[in-house]
Amino acid sequence: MVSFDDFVLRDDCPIYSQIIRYVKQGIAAGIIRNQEEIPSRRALSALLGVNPNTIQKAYHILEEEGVIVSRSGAKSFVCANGETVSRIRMELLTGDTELWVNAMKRLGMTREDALKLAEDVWG
Amino acid sequence: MVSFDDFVLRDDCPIYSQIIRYVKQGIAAGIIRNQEEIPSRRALSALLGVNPNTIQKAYHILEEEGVIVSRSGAKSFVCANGETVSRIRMELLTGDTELWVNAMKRLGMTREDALKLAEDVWG
Amino acid sequence: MVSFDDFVLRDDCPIYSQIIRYVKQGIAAGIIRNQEEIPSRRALSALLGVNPNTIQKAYHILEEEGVIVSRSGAKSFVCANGETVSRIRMELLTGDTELWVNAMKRLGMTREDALKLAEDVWG
Amino acid sequence: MVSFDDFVLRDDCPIYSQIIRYVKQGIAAGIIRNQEEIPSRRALSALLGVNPNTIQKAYHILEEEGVIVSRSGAKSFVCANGETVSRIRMELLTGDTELWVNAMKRLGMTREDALKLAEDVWG
DNA sequence: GTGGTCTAGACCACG
DNA sequence: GTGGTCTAGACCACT
Repeated sequence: MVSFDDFVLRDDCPIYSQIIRYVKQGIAAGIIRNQEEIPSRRALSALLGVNPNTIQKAYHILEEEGVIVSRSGAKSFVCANGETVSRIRMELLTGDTELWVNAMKRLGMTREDALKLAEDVWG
Repeated sequence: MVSFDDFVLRDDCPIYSQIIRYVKQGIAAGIIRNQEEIPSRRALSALLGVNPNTIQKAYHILEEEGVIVSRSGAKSFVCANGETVSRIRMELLTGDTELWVNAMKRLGMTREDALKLAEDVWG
Repeated sequence: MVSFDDFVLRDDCPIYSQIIRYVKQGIAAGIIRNQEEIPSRRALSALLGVNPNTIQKAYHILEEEGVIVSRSGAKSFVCANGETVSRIRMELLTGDTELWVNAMKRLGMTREDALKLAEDVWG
Repeated sequence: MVSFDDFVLRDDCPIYSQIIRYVKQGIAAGIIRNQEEIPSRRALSALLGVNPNTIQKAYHILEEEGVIVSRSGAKSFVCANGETVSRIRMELLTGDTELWVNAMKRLGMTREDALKLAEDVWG
């Protein structure tokens, strides 16, 4: 069963989008494996404190992207082949890093200072 | 006059929220200085291709947060003393970096691989 | 035993609601007589290709409305005296006809054209 | 401006579906003409006492069916060519009449009695 | 129990 | 003002 233990809800982006991202990260990292069951709408809704419909929307988009499969009345499962996993991983790695690099540049940081800061934060 | 040259609309966060963030980054970096004029609603609207109302909303929130002030006419000025600038800068630096570090960890990256990736992306 | 031969799922109303309506029509027409047994949930479920829970819901509402009674075991019986049958029949006749007449009027049909069309459709 | 004067909300079918139907009837009857403006989401919402989102859903489906056009920030207009109007009219005429005829048959009415009843109800 | 849909209210971006 | 989207709660149908 896919776990949402270290999921944290942030403010400014849509909730369903954050859930999609979290699931994709897990799949890309191999934490979430193929054919693994994901929490039901109600279960995750209760866990995260958001409306079941928001979960439903996230799952629906993940299904359209070919990452999970859902059947009415049955549980939902992760269904992502190796190619999809690689693509997602690459998208997330470069996308996130570009975002951070651009933010650091905009803040006037040198590459060295930024990398040093990242090292410190990593712990 | 403050420049918005390298501003791009990226993620699915609200546009006004991205503008607020961009202005704060500029202030935190010292690119936008105290008492400096920021573009009028209409000018920035044309530059970013965004509706003037959306710019207006961003400026209004910045004003409520005490980061800018609107004087006579449509002109607005940055109003942030050294302490405020430092606080904003620290919030943005640690916030953004934590976001990136957490994403990399979640993706199963080692610290070394992540830093190497960042170096590559930095260019 | 009551027959559900010519029942078809048509519109976008809830299925249980269509079943209720169908049963009432049968009673109103005298096809389904008082004290007559109606199909078990499971039998009707198989016949209509509808989930037993949905049949159950329809029967439950019919029972609350005093149109059927469930006795020992899973058997249910029609329980409608002459007065009730007359009332239901009148409601359905006028209700359905008003719906159709209003639709025809809204579509700009004359009374003669509408009746002619109905004759043709009747076959 | 398209009027919703004689619109009545019924119970068992989805509200958005009833609105779609009403608009289509008006177009099919020529009451609602091409290029005519339809009430805004908020206006119709207030008039019918339903949520703006429900109106939105109805309008969205009508747009997908090529019956109206909407543009963000601007008003919405009917946009149905002659062929579309003819198709809609035919669908509604036969569909509604078949529904009524089947209901009458199920209620054990003869063709003559049913037509007589319809004449009476027509007034 | 499961997923899917309908209705609702508030917010976002645009003209 | 306009239409579009996000979140929410209740209900429907199915395993």
